[in-house]
Amino acid sequence: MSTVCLLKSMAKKTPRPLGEEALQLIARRFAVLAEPMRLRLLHTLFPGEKNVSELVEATGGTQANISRHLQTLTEAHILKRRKEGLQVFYSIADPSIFVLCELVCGSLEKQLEKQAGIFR
Amino acid sequence: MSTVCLLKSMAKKTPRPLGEEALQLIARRFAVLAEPMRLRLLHTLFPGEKNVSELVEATGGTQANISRHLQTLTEAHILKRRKEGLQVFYSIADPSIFVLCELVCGSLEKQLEKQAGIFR
DNA sequence: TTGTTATATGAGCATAAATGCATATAGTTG
DNA sequence: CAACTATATGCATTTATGCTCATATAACAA
Repeated sequence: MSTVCLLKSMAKKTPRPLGEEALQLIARRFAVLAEPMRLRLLHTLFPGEKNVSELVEATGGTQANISRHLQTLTEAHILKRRKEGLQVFYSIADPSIFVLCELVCGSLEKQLEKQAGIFR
Repeated sequence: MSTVCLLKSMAKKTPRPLGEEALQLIARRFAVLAEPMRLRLLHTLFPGEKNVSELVEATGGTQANISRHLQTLTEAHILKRRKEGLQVFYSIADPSIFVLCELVCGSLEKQLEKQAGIFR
């Protein structure tokens, strides 16, 4: 498996020094992703851009709440905004999100495969 | 760049359905990583296992606080514990952490390279 | 202008989690 | 057994964040 290879080579690298500011930025990025509703929004946006109403419909959240989450994701530069008339369309701006989610899902699946599978 | 290629292919995949339980698990994993001190601990453990005293020394935190963070990381199966006499050694149990951090750092660097560089 | 629709935001409440302090537990030594 | 060391944990406080309700803004239509 090529992933394992990559992982092992990375494990041997001396880590670069990390300042407090950098740590806070990284932590903030993880925090933005640490919300089920925001993950659901991202998941809904995986196939392509949608406007707010569609996202409210798809996720089952309230309009106010969804709007706030979209703001959070946009400020983190994970989503981008496109206004068209009355509607606002959101789409994924940072493609590393795809890999991040795949990575976490894969890791969790491995962790859970000894137990009952709640992934599909 | 091969990463870009990977990203594009992933972007086209239809996302798998995600239940509420799965979303909460994924969110929880991100939340565990959304703490500067926990990131510093992981960073300190990148080269290899260390005991609690060494980690307290390296991170500058209090013993109580570090112990709690280590517990959080261990419960998330990100770290593993090895007891040897009076001392407890921690090390990274889930190698996907390396890739995860690299990915986030890379994404942030890109985002910040238009501004002042606080990474090194 | 007024009205209507889509989206954003301010205020207050509730919950979760980080921290510090003190103390408990486990392992070791004498 | 008592004394000492390394690590863990209970409790109280503070801070951060999500959620809801109501209202504001912006774009369009008549």
